[in-house]
Amino acid sequence: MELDVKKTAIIFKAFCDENRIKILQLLSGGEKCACKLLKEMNITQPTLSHHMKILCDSGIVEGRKEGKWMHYSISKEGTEYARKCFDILTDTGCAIENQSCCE
Amino acid sequence: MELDVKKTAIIFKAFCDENRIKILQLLSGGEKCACKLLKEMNITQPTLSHHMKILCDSGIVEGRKEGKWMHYSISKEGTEYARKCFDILTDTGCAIENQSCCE
DNA sequence: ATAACATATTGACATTTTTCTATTTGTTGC
DNA sequence: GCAACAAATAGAAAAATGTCAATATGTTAT
Repeated sequence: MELDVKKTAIIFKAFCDENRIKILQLLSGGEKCACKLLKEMNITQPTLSHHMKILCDSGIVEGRKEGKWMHYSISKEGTEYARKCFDILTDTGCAIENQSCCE
Repeated sequence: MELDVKKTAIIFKAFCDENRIKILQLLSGGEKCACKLLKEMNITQPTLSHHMKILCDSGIVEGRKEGKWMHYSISKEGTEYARKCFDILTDTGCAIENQSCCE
């Protein structure tokens, strides 16, 4: 796979803010409604909405609207794609090539 | 494993900037000297130094000093730890629990 | 239609991050 | 010691991000 640098940066923005990490923890294990997330987080409603947008833009989280409620969950597709990006970026290479020199 | 939220945010900062992603791409497949990275990136030397610090702080990259040169490479230990954090945060849970309700 | 509620958007402000130039530190070879 | 080079640090400016209060939008029940 060819890595899309811009897209990759957007994906991993999901994981580089403490509040978003807490939200992902709350979502791990199952779907949750925004109002429930709000109760468990120490932030205002617009701030939660802002973070949920970043999480959805990353593809890691997906939203499902049901009446006036928004239900969020971890996206399997999104996380699979993110994992591929992670794998590409953390390839440690083969040992024989693992030497650089600046003679 | 219990997730360290602060540490996790620091780890994934490595992946959420376009220049750092390019650096990781350059490092994938083997160790490289800072001066080589500098030639291939379109940034100044202090900016590269700044990004290398963030990458090393994340644990994803490790540096090795040899004379006046710094050699950087992807850290196997660091990436293994990061992968564990990623796995925890992208657990989609079991299907039976995957429903939330706000009655 | 209107009231009540859940969520999104707007706009402002503070903080953090990115980037640069200039300088400093550390290393090598003369 | 001194010149040359590699990398780190300091400090400043610009850009991006996180946060909130206020407001708007959309949905449900009366």
